[in-house]
Amino acid sequence: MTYWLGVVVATPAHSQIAGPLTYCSDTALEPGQLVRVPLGKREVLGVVWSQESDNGDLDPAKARSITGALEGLAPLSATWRQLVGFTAAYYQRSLGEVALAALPPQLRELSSEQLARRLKRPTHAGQAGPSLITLPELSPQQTVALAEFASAHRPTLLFGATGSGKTEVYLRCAAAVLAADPHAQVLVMVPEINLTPQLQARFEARFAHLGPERVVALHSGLTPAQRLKSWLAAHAGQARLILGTRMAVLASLPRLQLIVVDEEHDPSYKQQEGARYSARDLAVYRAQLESRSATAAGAPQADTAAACRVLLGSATPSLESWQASLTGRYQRLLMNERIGHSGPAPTRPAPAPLHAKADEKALIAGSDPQAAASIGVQVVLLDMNHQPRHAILAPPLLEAIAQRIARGEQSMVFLNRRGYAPVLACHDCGWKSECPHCSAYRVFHKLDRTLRCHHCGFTERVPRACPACGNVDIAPVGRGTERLEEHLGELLQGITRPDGTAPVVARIDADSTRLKGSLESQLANVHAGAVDVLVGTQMIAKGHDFRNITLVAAVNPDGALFSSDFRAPERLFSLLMQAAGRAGRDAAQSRNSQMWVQTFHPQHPLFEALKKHDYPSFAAQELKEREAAGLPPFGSCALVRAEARTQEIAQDFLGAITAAAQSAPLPDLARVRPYPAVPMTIQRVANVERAQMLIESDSRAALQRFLSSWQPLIAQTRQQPAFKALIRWAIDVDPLAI
DNA sequence: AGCACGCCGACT
DNA sequence: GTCGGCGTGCTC
Repeated sequence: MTYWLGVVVATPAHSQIAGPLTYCSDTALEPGQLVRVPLGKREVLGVVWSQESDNGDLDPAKARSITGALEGLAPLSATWRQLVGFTAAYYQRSLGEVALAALPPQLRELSSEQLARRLKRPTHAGQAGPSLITLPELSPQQTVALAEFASAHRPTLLFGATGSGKTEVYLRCAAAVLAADPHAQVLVMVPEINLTPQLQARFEARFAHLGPERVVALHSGLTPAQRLKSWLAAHAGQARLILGTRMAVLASLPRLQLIVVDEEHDPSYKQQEGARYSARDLAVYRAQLESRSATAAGAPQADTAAACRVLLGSATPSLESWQASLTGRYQRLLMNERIGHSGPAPTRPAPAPLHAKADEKALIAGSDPQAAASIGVQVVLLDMNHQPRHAILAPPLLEAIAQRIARGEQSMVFLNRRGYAPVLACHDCGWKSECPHCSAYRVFHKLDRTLRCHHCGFTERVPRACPACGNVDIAPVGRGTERLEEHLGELLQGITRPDGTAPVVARIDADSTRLKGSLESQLANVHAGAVDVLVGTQMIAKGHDFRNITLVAAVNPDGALFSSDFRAPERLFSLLMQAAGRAGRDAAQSRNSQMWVQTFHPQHPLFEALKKHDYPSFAAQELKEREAAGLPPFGSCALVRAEARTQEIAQDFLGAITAAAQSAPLPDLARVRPYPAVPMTIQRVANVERAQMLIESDSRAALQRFLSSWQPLIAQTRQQPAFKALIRWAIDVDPLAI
């Protein structure tokens, strides 16, 4: 007897093969089974998607036979397949691409025998760890939040200030789910791998009583073998708590009952290549899907099949989630008090500005005790219009840093630009350090005396003289973290620490942490108090608890205020709030902690909201603008990107596919607004010209239908001789930046 | 994406 | 005479 199977394989988006391929097999295989199949001249991993009945329309000559099934692995569940199917359809990618990307890469190379050997490996189950651990006492707000979460049935947004104890809430929610059902699984997602080790240790300690290997990590930093191991444990239901980055949302989790998305606003939840999915959005969708399948499971397990909840947490939620919590689609929980402070936020009189004598014009604002999220850090807006021109650090800020050093406290200075100077220029002929392959300047890195392109990686030694005119007087323009570090070192000469030694300035950014483990060792240095001033990019704003930092400064945040990217203010606000949270983590210190912001626009509403730590008012004003402009979350949008050797071809292609949609005409055309094609912000990268086109709609569903029916037309247009030179194109649904 | 086939330049 | 450059075309 011959069985016909629809099998999905890793076919790229542009290969025209969108759905399952038909293979034959002499054994019946269930959907969800992993199989090896011949594809062209090679053998690849596939997932059985459907059993096809032989209506005579199947061509036995065309269908090849599967090579074999991966025995011993339970089939991937119908819910998982639905999740993959939704992801592929929503983000306009092929089924196979999404399905195979969700599996650990090593599974592709493993033969059936190798896999069998792996599965046989003894699991160190059994001996549970101590179950008696002393739980930290909950704050009143944590207690309320937990009770409200337990009684609700909607997706939940935990709006909790930095230091309000969100992680403890996650731990308790997870514990409740795991205790109620001995098979339940919990997925906890975090934005960056950097943050997983500490969190993993905390979860492992808390759930040691479940036995060893019940808490597993799933992220791209693992070795292929570790990743396979974690995935298999999750798939088998053996792992009870999975801690992972965005990729984990597509893992096979047969008994999933809770998904936690920590720092849900974080941009790194959006995949930026391949299938550009949002792991946060998929988490919400998946929870709904898992609940539906639990209630539909009916028969034998109906009593044990529980719904799946989702908990999103942030101090500065994404405007999408915030809006959903305003309309009631999500439940909102509020935690605005730091743990360790009982009662309302300390109402302290705004301390007399330390530098009032240095500059009367500096704008000082104490934090407002009425604010929704009171984290006790005073925000100081420094009006750069009244500071010496071209000052990197205004004198009052420098003075404040010097005072911290004298008191033995630490400061942290943010600048979102790596390198020494963003551009090197010749004052004589006007030459600038342009990258020959990109429409961007190469950044001057002083340490190794190189000019480096941050887009394509092209690196050259700094020329001795101007390459255009031979003048030796070429100079750095602007400043990066490297230069700021050097500059601070010079400015702080003469200042001494309490022990009489000279202050230490250190820098943490992608350059200083290139070597494995160097981030950890540098952070340890800061914790040990060996560093007085830490200079860095936004890398240091995230997650790390520094107890002795009492001053945080943003050197040059103005760029985001007037950016063409509609999400730039949201990101800036979040970054600054997060940075402010780095100061005064220690309750004893938080009273004299300050966040300094150097700006030419101190009256900007974003900063007004920031100084009151008032996310809700920031969100309200931002949402008003988004609504007026029909932008997300009030409208939906997608980007079509095209890459070609020339800008003209890229733009012509985008124009041609729009014309094709209009002349078809596609059914939902009336409900979408295609904008003209424009060059991307960095127009050329590695000698490839890039263009993009925005498609807006007031209806997510209409945009969806439009994109789906558009796809084949785009592929068809691509085949035209005029577009042979097109390198690639892609659709980004719900893009983060436009 | 892989991995073929396919048709033109510098090498043992 | 071959080895090999990467252009274009297909994979049930």
